[in-house]
Amino acid sequence: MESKRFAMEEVTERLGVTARTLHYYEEIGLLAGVERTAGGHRLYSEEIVLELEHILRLKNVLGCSLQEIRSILEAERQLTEIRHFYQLAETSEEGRGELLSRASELLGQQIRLIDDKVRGMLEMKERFERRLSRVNEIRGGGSSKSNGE
Amino acid sequence: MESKRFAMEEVTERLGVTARTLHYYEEIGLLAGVERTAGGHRLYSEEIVLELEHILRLKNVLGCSLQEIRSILEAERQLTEIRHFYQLAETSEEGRGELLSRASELLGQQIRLIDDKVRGMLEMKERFERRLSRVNEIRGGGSSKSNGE
DNA sequence: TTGCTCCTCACGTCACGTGAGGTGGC
DNA sequence: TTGCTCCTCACGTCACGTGAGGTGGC
Repeated sequence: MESKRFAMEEVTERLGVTARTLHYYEEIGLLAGVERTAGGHRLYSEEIVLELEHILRLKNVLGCSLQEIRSILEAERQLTEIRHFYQLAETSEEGRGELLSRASELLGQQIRLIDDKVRGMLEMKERFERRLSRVNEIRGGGSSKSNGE
Repeated sequence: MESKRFAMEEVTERLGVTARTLHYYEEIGLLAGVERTAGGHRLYSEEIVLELEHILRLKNVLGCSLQEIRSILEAERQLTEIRHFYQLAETSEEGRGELLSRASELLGQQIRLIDDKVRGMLEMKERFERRLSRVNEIRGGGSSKSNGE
């Protein structure tokens, strides 16, 4: 059963990007498997749209470069291959252990990276909050200009 | 009293950027007031280094473009002007109120922006954590088909 | 004087933006 | 057939990277 395909505008509106971005991701080989109509118009499957959402989260939320995203996707494809091998039981016990520990290390790295970014953001937030409360002190407690510091 | 000035290498090492970055920020007018030796080498004051740290936090932590940073710095300069006017009492009560409410609105905007970014990051973190715990389940509870060692 | 830092061009790169000119599709 | 979407070049832009070739400064 063929599932639904989406035209360019449906995808760009859902994802909040321009057509040029999708063209570019295909151009550099970040995105593969995009179908076409007989006339050459692109058709996106639901899976590709989901992959695009993942790519855009990595870019916008974590600030990854497209090169970094390329290797993350590569690693994730290896992980799904691992699951495949694991289920087929074609790998030795030691091989499985190694693959799984590599998987969990990769995920751990991503999580630590996010923790660091969040930490940095919360520090900046505190900076701004301190400044805000200084401003609000002046506004609310309208005691004249002799404000020590 | 002249305070200490820093040469290029001291600044780039402290901030973790290249000389080209500092050249570029001057080139586009983001950074002003950089002094020179008689021979043309740049000298950075402590205040300018602090401003650079601020600029780099906005860029790296919040992901602001240099244009956005330019207007944030502009707004912040207005805030310090506000404090100046406020202390000189050269502004009417209503004028002061307006300036201060603009200041607190600007700061509130920055804080909400950070909150949104943090929220997005924590969502991604949960995504990765769910995947990690799935991997660790397989590793730890060596389930199903192959028996225990 | 030597060695290292720093200078100014100036072209290259990454991730798209922005038309131009032409065709697809309901 | 009309109008709008979509296509492929191809040049522009932002924020630097990266030499080349030359000079400053302890």
